[in-house]
Amino acid sequence: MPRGDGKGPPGWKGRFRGCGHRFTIPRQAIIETLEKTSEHLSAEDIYLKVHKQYPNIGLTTVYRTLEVLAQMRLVFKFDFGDGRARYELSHSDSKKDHHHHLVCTSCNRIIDYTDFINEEVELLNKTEKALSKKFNFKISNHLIQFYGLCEKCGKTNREQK
Amino acid sequence: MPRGDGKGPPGWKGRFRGCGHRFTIPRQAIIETLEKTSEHLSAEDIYLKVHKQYPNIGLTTVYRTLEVLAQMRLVFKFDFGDGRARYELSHSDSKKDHHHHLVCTSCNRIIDYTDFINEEVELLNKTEKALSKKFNFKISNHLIQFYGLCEKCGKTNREQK
DNA sequence: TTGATAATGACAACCATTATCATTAAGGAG
DNA sequence: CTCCTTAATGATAATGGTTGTCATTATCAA
Repeated sequence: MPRGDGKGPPGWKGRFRGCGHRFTIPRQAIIETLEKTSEHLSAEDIYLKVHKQYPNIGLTTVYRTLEVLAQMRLVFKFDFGDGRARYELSHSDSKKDHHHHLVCTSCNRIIDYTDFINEEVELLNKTEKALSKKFNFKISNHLIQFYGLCEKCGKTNREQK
Repeated sequence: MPRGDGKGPPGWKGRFRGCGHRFTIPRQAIIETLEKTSEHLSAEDIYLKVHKQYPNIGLTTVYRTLEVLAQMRLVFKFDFGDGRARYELSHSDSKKDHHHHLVCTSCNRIIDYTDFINEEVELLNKTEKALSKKFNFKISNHLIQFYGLCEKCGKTNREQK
């Protein structure tokens, strides 16, 4: 009978151990925070949330854990142009599993969309395969984002600023 | 008989003036640098190149000019994950006009590709239109990037690091 | 239980980018 | 062509997200 990690979906500990990493309280807390949210949290956002329950977990640890998770491809690191990185669990119950982003260049609101995702991914896979061959590139990831003005900002402003 | 700006393709001065900006020597020098290169220059890269011919043009001015150009949508600002922004003229003779990027996550090499661009753009336009309507979003730009290991890094390393 | 060592946390350092402000110069008015 | 308003510049300091350092702690295999 397989067991989980005590908390959260099973397998986290195993994944860490499988990569030669230890599964610690801070790491567990950070993952739980990521699992609970549907937002696009920055390192500091995560730190503040984690800090409420575990006041002695430091910001540095958050950065380091996110780096490890990104390296293990369990989280994605995004740049939405507001000067800080934002992180998302690759697979999360609180998020549609595969989505892309609409970024408002004025207020920095992020909208997740899943429309056309299948078509996009299909084309992406095809492209990926061809590019891999042509450039001898081991492609492991892709990014699609649309930029523009959200409903609210589009009404008030004519241009970006 | 229409005249240009003395240097470079005609219209730069007009474009600046059209947006209420002045067309200065530093701005001209920065644009010329962008026009000449086929690389993906950072602000400092540009500064160093410009600095050779005009030693009194400062880094701050480079940043400010790039901001203005980006705002006028004449340059694109990219984040390839190496901690500094990189800039590309929207339309340049030294670059294929529309291309996307392959980013090596190990050595940070950037490869421009134009393969499948038409199909990608076609799908993107379709998606763009539908998303605009659905989310009341004025989409003005998009970004597609593939991440992975380039030929050289794929040989030496099994993973990112 | 123990021991090797990965992980942590407080703090300092880093560095790309931005703000400040006195000075310069673009370019329209006359 | 000259003057004048004001945008643009450049030197410098400040900002702020992220990373490095290092002594201490805690994980987990043996």
